[in-house]
Amino acid sequence: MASRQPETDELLTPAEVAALFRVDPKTVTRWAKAGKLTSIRTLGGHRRYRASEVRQLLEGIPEQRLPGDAELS
Amino acid sequence: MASRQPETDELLTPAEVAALFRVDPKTVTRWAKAGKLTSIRTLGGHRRYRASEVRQLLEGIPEQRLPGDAELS
DNA sequence: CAGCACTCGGGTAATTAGGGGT
DNA sequence: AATGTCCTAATTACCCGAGTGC
Repeated sequence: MASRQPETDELLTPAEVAALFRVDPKTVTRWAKAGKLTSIRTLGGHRRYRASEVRQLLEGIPEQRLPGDAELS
Repeated sequence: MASRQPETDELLTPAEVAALFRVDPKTVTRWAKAGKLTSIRTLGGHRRYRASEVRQLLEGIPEQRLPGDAELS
């Protein structure tokens, strides 16, 4: 259902996403290159990220097992 | 023919296109000057952009695929 | 006719992309 | 494998004053 909303879709700049995750903009770029983040490119090649997607990732999904999350103990 | 041209030519203002791409209206102007966007000029010199073209450019990146965004064929 | 928001044009900082190396 | 930092080139964002659109 909520696959996409081309019309009403807020986009974030790399710097915005980087600030939200407390990482370098370069890292956000790598996430996009790795396909972990959906990236919309401007006609000049700059990336824009979907605010809805970033928001969901920021919400935090404790149930989700992330790579590197080895179960110790 | 990919000429989907309804009689009602939906034209967007620079501010509209800029909002969709999350860029500055000036940037949209540069795209038009660079020939990346089709621009129609008003008699006063202001630019108007085709909504159909902008929409296509916005989601015309068949490159990434979200896990849950599977086409239900 | 007058007024306000937007766009135009040019010029200058700030971001971003890309590769390479720690 | 993943992140942060260095570099250069390209793209984008904000500054101004003047004209257009409604």
